[in-house]
Amino acid sequence: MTTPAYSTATNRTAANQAVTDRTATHRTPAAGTPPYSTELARLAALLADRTRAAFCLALLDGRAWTAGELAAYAQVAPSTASEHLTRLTEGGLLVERRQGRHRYLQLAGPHVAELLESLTAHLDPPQGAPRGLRAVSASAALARGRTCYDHLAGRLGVAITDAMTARGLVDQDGGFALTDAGRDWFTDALGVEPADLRTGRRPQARGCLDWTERRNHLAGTAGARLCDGLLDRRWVRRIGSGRAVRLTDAGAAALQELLGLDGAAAGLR
Amino acid sequence: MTTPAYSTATNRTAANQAVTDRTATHRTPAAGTPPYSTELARLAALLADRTRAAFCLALLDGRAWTAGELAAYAQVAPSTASEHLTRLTEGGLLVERRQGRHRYLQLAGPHVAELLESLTAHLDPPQGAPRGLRAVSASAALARGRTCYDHLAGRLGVAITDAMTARGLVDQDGGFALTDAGRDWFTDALGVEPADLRTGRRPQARGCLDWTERRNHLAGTAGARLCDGLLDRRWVRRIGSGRAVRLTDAGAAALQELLGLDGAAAGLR
DNA sequence: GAGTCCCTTCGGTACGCACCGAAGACTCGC
DNA sequence: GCGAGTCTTCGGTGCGTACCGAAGGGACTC
Repeated sequence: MTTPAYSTATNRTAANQAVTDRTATHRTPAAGTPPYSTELARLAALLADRTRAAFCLALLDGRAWTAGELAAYAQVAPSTASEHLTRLTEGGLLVERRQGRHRYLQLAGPHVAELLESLTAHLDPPQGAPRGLRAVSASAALARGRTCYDHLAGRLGVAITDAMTARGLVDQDGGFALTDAGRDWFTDALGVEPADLRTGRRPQARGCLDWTERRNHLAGTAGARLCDGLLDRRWVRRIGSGRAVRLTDAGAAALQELLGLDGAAAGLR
Repeated sequence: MTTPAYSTATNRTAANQAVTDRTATHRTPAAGTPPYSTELARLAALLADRTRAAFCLALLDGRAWTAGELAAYAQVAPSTASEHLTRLTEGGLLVERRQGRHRYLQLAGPHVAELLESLTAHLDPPQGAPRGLRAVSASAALARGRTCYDHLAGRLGVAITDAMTARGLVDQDGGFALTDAGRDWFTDALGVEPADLRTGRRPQARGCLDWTERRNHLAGTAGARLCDGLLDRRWVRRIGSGRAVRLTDAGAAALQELLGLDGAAAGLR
């Protein structure tokens, strides 16, 4: 009896051989497997379930949801949701904050949002007409403007990014970066000091592929500061409690002045 | 008998209700589930298996492997590998090319490489000493220089990127982008026309987080052209048949001249 | 044409896990 | 305190699937 080439001597423990010698089924934890494949599989497995994926996508709005809200959203029993949420938290994708009888859950940070973005960006094309029609009519407001974790997305986010690119504040030619002029603009227009743009290892500017527009909008530290700034000044306001936002009259005027952006022409109003 | 809140009327088909009314187990394909969660889960599921993850990581070197090679690498039976490879191909992550009795497999494109990068970048920290010691001593050459899909990585890739950044050819301050000076450099130093740097929707420059260095190296179109250029000129050569590369004498001199990069000091030789 | 090699298909096994309901733990409000 | 509300734990069920060996189909070699 010869050992097959793919089954190295260290591949199974003696105990396992005794039990599953003839009918070898699942591979044992393995000694000589290629590095990182187990870790990668474990990370992917966190998102490889429709319910958990739905949770994460819902949390992409950057806010904290309760366990119950998420369960209702994904249409599963509270007990099921609870188990999934524990798993996502232990896997490092979510953080939780217990408050009274509620368990609030949130993405563990911008890095998780970026991870989700890069995955969703590689999904099949947006599924054509049927879904589009329904989705668009059901959420025209979302397509017009919304938050994406901590920055602006939708037509609003893309239009602002385009205007900044046209003015040389953002460089989309050679990649995606904030220019020197862009840093000055943040100081002059929004009062954001350059130091506030460099926090740790997070990049100042990052392109984030927009779901609805299939174009880049500004993310990274600068994207977050921009979103904060516009919300603070009431140039942009949240619609209801969701992630949809709208441009206010004052905001339209301000963007016209600061970026030469015509809100009406860009379909933002 | 009341219907629980999370179980909408459209949630189950009549047939399913008849069969699994009391002991409801798996949720049916679902009508009213949040958009994209199913697609995201399906994509993640492709990588949520150690064997498939190992295949993809192996293919990150950009070359085409045969099904048998991959099976041996991941230590599974050929039949098992075959099934996984079919699934990865149908899922769009791999492309295959049948040639004689061989089935060659390759990543489906730079977008898949980028997807894998962004996932691996978010893995747990490199696991500390035990694995580090073994891995480092076993693959010092890999740490020194290697290809990462179609560009350079390892100390070599990071050192070149740093040198380009210091010379103002790459902007890592505001994000990650090739500057105007950088485009000129590609023309002057490598004879790469600006038009060759803009192919389709792939960004010219992208930061790719290095596994071993935990720092960015140059990826995107520019990264690919750079790698091609250095290999063509024999400034960098492949070691054996793997993904490891080494800097040649001529290469060290050239990089010294073109980028002021001291190969010996950077630990590249 | 026979033998070899590479891969695929098929049947069968067993494990992982997503799901639910019921019961318990804990908080809040009256 | 007592009830209502939120979440967790536990037991139980069944599907999905990762795995293997054996057998079969092409494609090269001689």
